[in-house]
Parts: sequence; C-alpha cells; structure tokens
Amino acid sequence: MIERKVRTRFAPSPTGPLHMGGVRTALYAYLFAKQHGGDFLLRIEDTDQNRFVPGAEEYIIESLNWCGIKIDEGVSVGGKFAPYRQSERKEIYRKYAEQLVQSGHAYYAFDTSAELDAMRKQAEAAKNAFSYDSTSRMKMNNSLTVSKEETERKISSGEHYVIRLKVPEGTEIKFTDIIRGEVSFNSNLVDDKVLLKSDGMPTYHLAHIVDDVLMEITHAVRGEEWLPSAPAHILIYSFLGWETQMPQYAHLPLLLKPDGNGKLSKRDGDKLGFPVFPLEWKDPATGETSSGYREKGYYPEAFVNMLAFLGWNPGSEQEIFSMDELIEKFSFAHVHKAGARFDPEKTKWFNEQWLHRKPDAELASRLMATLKNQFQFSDDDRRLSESFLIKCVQLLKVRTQFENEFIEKGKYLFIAPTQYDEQAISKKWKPEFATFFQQLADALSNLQSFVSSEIESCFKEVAAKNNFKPGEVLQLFRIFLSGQSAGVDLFPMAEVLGKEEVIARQNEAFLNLKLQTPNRDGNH
RNA sequence: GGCCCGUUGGUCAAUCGGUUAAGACGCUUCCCUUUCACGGAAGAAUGAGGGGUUCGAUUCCCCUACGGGCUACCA
Repeated sequence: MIERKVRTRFAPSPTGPLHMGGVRTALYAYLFAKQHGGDFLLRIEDTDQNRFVPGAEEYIIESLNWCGIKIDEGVSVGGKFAPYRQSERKEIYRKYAEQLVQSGHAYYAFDTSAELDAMRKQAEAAKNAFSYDSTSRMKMNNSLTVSKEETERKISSGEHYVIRLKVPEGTEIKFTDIIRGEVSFNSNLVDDKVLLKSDGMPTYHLAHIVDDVLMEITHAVRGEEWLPSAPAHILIYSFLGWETQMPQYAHLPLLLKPDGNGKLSKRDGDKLGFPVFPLEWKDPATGETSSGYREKGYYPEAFVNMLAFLGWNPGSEQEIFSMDELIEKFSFAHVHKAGARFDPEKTKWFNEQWLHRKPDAELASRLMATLKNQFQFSDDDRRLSESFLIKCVQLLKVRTQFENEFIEKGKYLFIAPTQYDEQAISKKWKPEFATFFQQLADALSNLQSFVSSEIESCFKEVAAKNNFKPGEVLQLFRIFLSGQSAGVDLFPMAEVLGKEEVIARQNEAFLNLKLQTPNRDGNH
C-alpha cells in the first residue's frame, strides 16, 4: 500500500455539548496524528436537522481549544477540502448514493415512516424484530419490487423516497480493527441501511465514508458503539470501489459511569456529582446549566492527562504526562479493549499533581489578580507584592487540589481573622500563658531578622524560659494569628505575615477573645 | 429477543505461557510534625465459573455467567 500522510478527524454532531468521552476520542485521534506528523481535522456532522442545537459547534471548538487539541483543518480554520460542515456538502453525497443505485448496490425505497413503524410494532407483538434486509426487502415498497417505470413515475411525481444499501445475502464481512484485531460479521445480520434520507440529507453511514475518502482520512477513530454498523461501512467502501482508500478503523472502548451501569452519557450531567462536560454548558432550550471541568477549576493539562489514562496506559509507571509527552508515547497497542469506569477521585488527584508542578510565580500572578478582584487592596499593598504572594502560594499549594481553593483555605494570610476557633482555645488556654505571650510579643518585636527559623527559635526560647513545652502554646499562637487550629506551617506563616502584623494580630486576638492580659506592674 | 465487543483488587491498570500477579487512585496503619497537608514506609484487596490445549496457564481455545454496545429516514 502507498504511504499516505496520516490524517485523522474528529467528527461530532452538534446536538449539544461535547461530553468527556467525545473529548477522549478527539484526543486519541489528535495524539495519533501528531505522533506521525499528520493532520487532525474537525468535521461537523450536522446531517440531522432535527437535532441541531445552536451553540454546540462553538462549544465543541472551544472545548478542543481549551484542552490544547489543535485543529489543523476543518470547521473554524478551513482547509483545502472545505466545506467541513456536512450540511454544506449535501449535494456531494447524493451523487454517490445514486452511483450505488446505478451499480445495483442500493435501491430507492418508498415505505413511509408510519408504515415501517407499524411493521416494527407488528413484529414486536410476534416477539420478532423487524429488519429491513434481504429477508424482507422484496415484500416492501421499493424499486426492487416496483417496475422501473413506476419507480421513475414515483420519483418524478415528488413522492418521498430514501436510498437504501442493498446488503448481499450470506457473505462474511471481515475487517481489521486497530484495537480489536480481526472482526467478522455475517451479512445476513446487517440491515439495508438508509444512505440518503427523504429530505435529501445523507445518513451518517454514507456521509462519513464519502468525507473520509474525499478528505483523505487514513485512520478513523470512533467509539465502540459504531462497531455493529462497521460491516455496513466496509460494504459501502467496497461498492464504491474505495477499498484502497478506506481508513483503518479504531473502535475505542466506552467510558462508563462510576457508580455502575451504562455508558457515561450527556444526560448524566451533574446527577452523579461531577461534571461530564469539559466546559460549562447552558442549554439554550431549557436554560439549565451543566457544570464543566474548566469552571470547576481543573487545569486542562489535568483533564487531558486523566482522559488519556482512561483506556490507555504508557506501559511504564509514569502517570503525569504533558500533551507533548502523550504525543510521543501514545499508542493504540496500549489502548484497553474493555470499557473504563470513570473515577472522579482520581481526576482530582491528577489536578493536584499538576497544581504541585505549576511554577510559583505563575500561581502568584493569578492569585494577585483574584485578590485585586475580590478585595479592595490598594495597588501598593504589600499583600499584592510578588514576593509575598509567592511565599503564600508555596505554603498553600501542598495542601490544596485546586488553585481556586487558595483564598478559601488561606484567607487568613491576607485578612486578619475576626473569628477564632474558640473551642480549641478554651481547651488549651491557661491563664499563666498570658505572660508568655506578652514576653513573646516583646521578643518578636526585637527580632532583627523576622524569618521563620528565627521566629521559631525565639518562640522556643521564650517558652523554655517560662517552663512551657512549645506544644502547649504553639496551637494557641496559631489560632491568634489565623483564627483556625489547622492551616499552613506556623513559623513560615508568621514570617509571611510580618512582624507588625503578627504582633498586631496577637493583641487583637487577646482583645477579641477577652483573654486576660498580664498586669505588667504585677508581681512576677 | 438477535447480533457484536468485553471480563486481572472498590476504581484505572501492567503482564504479550514459567513473576513472590507491577504501579496509581481510594482505604488502613506507622514515621515526619504544633495542626491540616505534602513527603516517606507498610498493609488489606485481584485473574468471573467450568472445561480443554500444554511439562506448565491470568496469558491460547470452547462453554456458561456477567457487563457493555447496537438493533431509527440519530449520530
């Protein structure tokens, strides 16, 4: 076979937001193309006019964009095989459908939907399944059962018709799937699929084949739900004489719900407690909003990393992969055959890993923007200085999974507490500590260099002088400074806050908590 | 119902006939530690069942069970 430049495509239908399974399909197709120096295309399969949802196409493009999946060719970027929206290619497909009729591999069918529905119901009542195929087609209303003249009359008189594939009887249809190896089907089980609908639009079955060949696609990556119709597709390629141009199929395992049964579907939305969409989506019809990974605070790197690992593994112990590393290491050989149950917990872990790897300066600059936005700090406020924010970020990042938790979890770094964990205070507090804290304040104010290590040794010295174990008073000190009994490392926190702030907060805490301050003139 | 695909711990999974059956998430315990985390160490937990093939099966074949998908003029 001739070497062809690798070209893969992602071809969603714009019937709503793209869910994470779709993103994964796009991702694998993208990774494979890029690994082979090929092209990744985006084609919009909008042949079903009834299911078209406004905004869906834009959503799909924005989602891919957010994930860092770059479109080489297709809707929104153009290319030499434009247009890339199937509704705009309508006339192209008819030609091939007619060609199939001429060559005897397809036929016109005049049965109405109502008639077909009735037949299905009837079959169902008899505990059978109706199938429009070699066993039934000669009893139906189509160009095989009606004379040529009658067929022409019906068509020219404007009667509605579809074009159906004429599936041959009793042949074995085999093909090799990149992931599943050789798959074979008996043609008797393949129905005479509609190729061209009565509105003149092609069905998926015809359209994707015509486009894949015309757009020189070499590898068609799609979900496993397409496997049962693959034999029909193989047939169409061969009837059109396109065996050598047929892309190789890779049928991906499905993404399953975490709680048990069924594939992850769009309707799951937030019912399961996690987003199924990359981006937030507002349904234009119902006004309902579904949450998205982006809005929840996930990094696209983490989202992509997690998706890549749902069904694929590198065969090594490395788990954190950038897009470039994925491009280098991805392989269909390591794609699992079974469906993967999605695990929201692991997704959070991926985000945490990416957070820990983010440069402090980058985190600090975003934190600065958020602080400016959320609090009315003046521009020269020290809390907006990079050096201050970098220290805060270093303290906060190891105990958060999401960047957007920084302010919530570390608010006391920026704003003095007004409330205190009084339960912890009352448990720990002894009147004799008052003297200690007074001495501590004095000692701290005399510190030349207000850094963590100095603060710590100062603290311990004063404690020793009073015959207290540091542990007895440390927790109180923490609460005076932060209001909370849990939080970032204490002495580094004191350093970050600065000498004046530390002393001020301690005094403030004594006032707020109405703790007895030692009488300076008293006997001691 | 029919057809197709699949089945290693709770979850993601490695193994491509011979291993003490990796690793990760989650969980438990311990260490570090003022706390919460991070980090480190350890632990519990897996080949659906039954037949073959083979000196030897998680690995190859068959059956059963289970799971999933498809069965539209939707994709």
